[in-house]
Amino acid sequence: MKKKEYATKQREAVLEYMTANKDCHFTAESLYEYLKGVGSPVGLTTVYRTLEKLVREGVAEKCGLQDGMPACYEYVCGTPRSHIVCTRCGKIAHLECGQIDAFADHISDAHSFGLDKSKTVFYGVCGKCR
Amino acid sequence: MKKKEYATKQREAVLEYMTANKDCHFTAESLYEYLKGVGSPVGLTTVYRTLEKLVREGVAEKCGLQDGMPACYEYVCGTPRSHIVCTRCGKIAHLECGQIDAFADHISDAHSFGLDKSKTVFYGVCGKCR
DNA sequence: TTGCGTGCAAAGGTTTTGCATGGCA
DNA sequence: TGCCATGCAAAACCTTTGCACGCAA
Repeated sequence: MKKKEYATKQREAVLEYMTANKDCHFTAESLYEYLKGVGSPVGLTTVYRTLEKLVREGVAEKCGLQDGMPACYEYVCGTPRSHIVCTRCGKIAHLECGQIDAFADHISDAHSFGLDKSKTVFYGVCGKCR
Repeated sequence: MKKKEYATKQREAVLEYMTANKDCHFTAESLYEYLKGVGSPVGLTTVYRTLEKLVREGVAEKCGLQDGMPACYEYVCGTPRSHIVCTRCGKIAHLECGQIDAFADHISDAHSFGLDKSKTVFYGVCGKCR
């Protein structure tokens, strides 16, 4: 049977931030700092554990790991989107592209590999940087 | 002016392994263990520093970072190739695909983003796992 | 009251850095 | 001899875990 679950201040604070910043990417650390700043401090451990749980629940998504950088999280809204990250300035953005589905289909058919669009990260150089 | 550079046993040992295993992915740790095993031990720090230098020189490539996993390296031979990694079994493979260039061109034209094929990692589920 | 959630401190794993020593040219 | 390379130990860094306490239901 499913485990009981409590609604706590901390979880609310995390969810509130995420729903208010739907298209933003953030790290556990930055969320921790933010919550401390607005007077709703949540322990870093709890931030990690809450985000982990939200990922399991499908509410949040862990993504866009740049080399040595900390993991990024974001609120899940709508259909899964791939990320593009600029290797020069580090910016992370969503890739909204119709072509990607066709490409995914090709990968699936010709290379028997089921692409996970939301986990896939495209690296390159963004418009500003080149 | 360019810095002087020495040819050392350690660098040779690393290069020898890499050229003998051109299509393999390996971690700093596994290379360290391998070299110890074949009687050419190289300190882990040196392995990291040598690989870092080889990456700067364009001889090696750092790639396919799975979440909490250590970084993978591989010998660079020929044209840059993207990697596909199976999120279920963790296997890393090269993606040899003609379509990818067309896709990269589209990303460049329509989204003004210069895709770096060799850095990009496609996540998904491999043929065996699904 | 029950037991999940929290938060501190400590440990974990990977990678980097400091520093004295070693070895190539 | 000059000075880059090495390797040990220690630090840095992000993340997870242990454990006692707090708090929602």
